[in-house]
Amino acid sequence: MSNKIEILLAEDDDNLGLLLNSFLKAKGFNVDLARNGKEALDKFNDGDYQFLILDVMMPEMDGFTVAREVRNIDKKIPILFLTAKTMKEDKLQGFSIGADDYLTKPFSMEELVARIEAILKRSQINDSPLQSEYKIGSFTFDPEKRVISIDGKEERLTTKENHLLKLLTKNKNEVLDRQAALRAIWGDDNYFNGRSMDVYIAKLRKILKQDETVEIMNVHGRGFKLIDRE
Amino acid sequence: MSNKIEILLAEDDDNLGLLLNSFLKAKGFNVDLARNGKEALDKFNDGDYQFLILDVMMPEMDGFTVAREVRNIDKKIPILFLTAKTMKEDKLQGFSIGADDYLTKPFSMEELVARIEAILKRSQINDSPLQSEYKIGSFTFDPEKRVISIDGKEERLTTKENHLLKLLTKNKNEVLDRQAALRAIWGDDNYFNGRSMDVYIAKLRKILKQDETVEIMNVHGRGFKLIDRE
DNA sequence: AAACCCTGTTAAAAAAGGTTAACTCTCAGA
DNA sequence: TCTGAGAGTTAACCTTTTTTAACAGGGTTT
Repeated sequence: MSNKIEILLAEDDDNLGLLLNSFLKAKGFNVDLARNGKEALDKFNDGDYQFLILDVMMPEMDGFTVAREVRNIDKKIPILFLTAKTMKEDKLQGFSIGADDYLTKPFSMEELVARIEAILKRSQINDSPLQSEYKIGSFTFDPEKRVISIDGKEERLTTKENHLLKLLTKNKNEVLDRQAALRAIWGDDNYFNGRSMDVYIAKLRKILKQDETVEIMNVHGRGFKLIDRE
Repeated sequence: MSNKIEILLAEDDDNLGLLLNSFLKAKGFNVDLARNGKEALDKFNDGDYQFLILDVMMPEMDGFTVAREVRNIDKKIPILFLTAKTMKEDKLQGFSIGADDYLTKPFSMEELVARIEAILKRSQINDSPLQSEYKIGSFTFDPEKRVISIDGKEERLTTKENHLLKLLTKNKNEVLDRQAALRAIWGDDNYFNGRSMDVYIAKLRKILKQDETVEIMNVHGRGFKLIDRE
C-alpha cells in the first residue's frame, strides 16, 4: 500500500491503453489497466480505487454502463470519460450519469494529467479517502486487511463479509441498494444470492451488536442502511 | 448526527457544485450534493434537510419543478435558487413558487453564505427544527431512528409508517396533500397506492390513539391533517 | 335520496427479510 | 490420499412489512 492515488483505467485500444498506463505511472499514479468494460467493473468491485478513467466505447460493456453500475454503489468516486466521438449527446449522457470530466480523443497526455489533477484538487478537499481504515461507531474497519476491531479485539472477516461491510461503509448513513450490492458482490441478483446476502447481513449484525450506536437497518424493498449515530 | 444545518445542494455543473460543496462545508454546514433535479428530489424525500439550494437549470428535472414538489409537502423549508440568467420572469416564477432568495451567477461565495445566514436568521426564530426529534402531543418521534415513543415506551416504525408520519409531522396542523404524499412515498399516486396509504393512516391512528390530544383528521378530497392540541 | 366518489377498517395474500442449521465445496495439513 | 476446518450456499421455518380485497360508511352533488 503506497499513498499514491489508485487509478483504474479502462481502455480497449491496447496502443493507447499501454501508453496512458505508463505515462500515468510516470506521473506518480498507481494505474490498473482493464481491457474492457466487464473487466473494469470486476476490478472496481474487487479493488479500492480513487479514480476512474473510462473509455466510452468498449467491447463487452461500454463506459457509461460501467459508470452507472459504479455510481450505484459509490456516489463520489471521480469518473473521467474518454471518447472518440465529439457527440454532444454522449457528453450529456455522461454528465447525467455523474461524470466529473470528459475528454475527446485525440488529446494530449499533459491535458489528461491536468484534468485529473484538477478533479482531484476539487474533490480531495472534503473527503479524502486516502486512508484504508474506516470508523464505524467505535469500530475500526480495514477492508484491505479484512479486519474489524473494537476495544483492541480484532476480528477477521471472510471475503464476502468484508465486501458487504465495505459497501455498507462506503454508503454509511445512506441506503445501499439491494440489487446493486448483489451485482457488485455476487455478480448477479438472483433469488438465492439474495438469501445469501441476508445471511451475511445477519452475521454482520452479530458483530456490530457490540456497539449500540451502530446498526444495519433494513429499508424494505430497497436495501440496507448502515447507521452510525456516533 | 451532528447539530449542523443540513443543506441539500442541487447543481449539475460539477465545477461549481464541488466548489460550493467544499466551501459550505468549510463554513460549518453539512452539505449533500445532488447532480440533477431528480436526484435532488429523491434525496429530499429520503433525508431531513433544513435548507435547499437549487440550480434552476438542470437535466432530468429543473429547479422549479423540484421546488414545486418540495413545497407540496414542506411549506417552510428555505429555498434559494441559483440561475445563470438574469431574467426577471425566472425570478418572479421562483418567488411565486416560494423561493426565499435568488442568486444570479456569477456570485461570490461570501455573498452566498451571507444570504443563507440571513434566511436562516429570519426563519430560525420561529421554528427551529435543529433536532432530529419531533414532539407530537406527548409523543416523541425520531424519524432518523424510525422510532416513536411515549411514556418511555418505544415503538419501531416500518419504512412506510415512518415516512408517512414524517410527512404528517412536517405538516403538523396543516393539510398534507394526498397526491403529494403518494408521490413522495410511493413515487406514484395510483389507486392501489392510495388504498395502501389509507391502510397506513389506520395503523398510525392506532398508535396515536394513546394520546387523546393527537389525531389524524381527513380533509375530504385533499388529504390528511395531523392535529396536535397539546 | 340516488349516484358517485372518497375514506375507514379489517382480514387475507403476497412479498421481503431474519435466523439457524444442514449441506457442499475447497484447500491445507496429516 | 484422507480428513477436517473454513467459507459459502441452500433449505427450512418463521416473522415482518406491504399490498390487495372486501365490505361498510361518509360526504357531495344533483
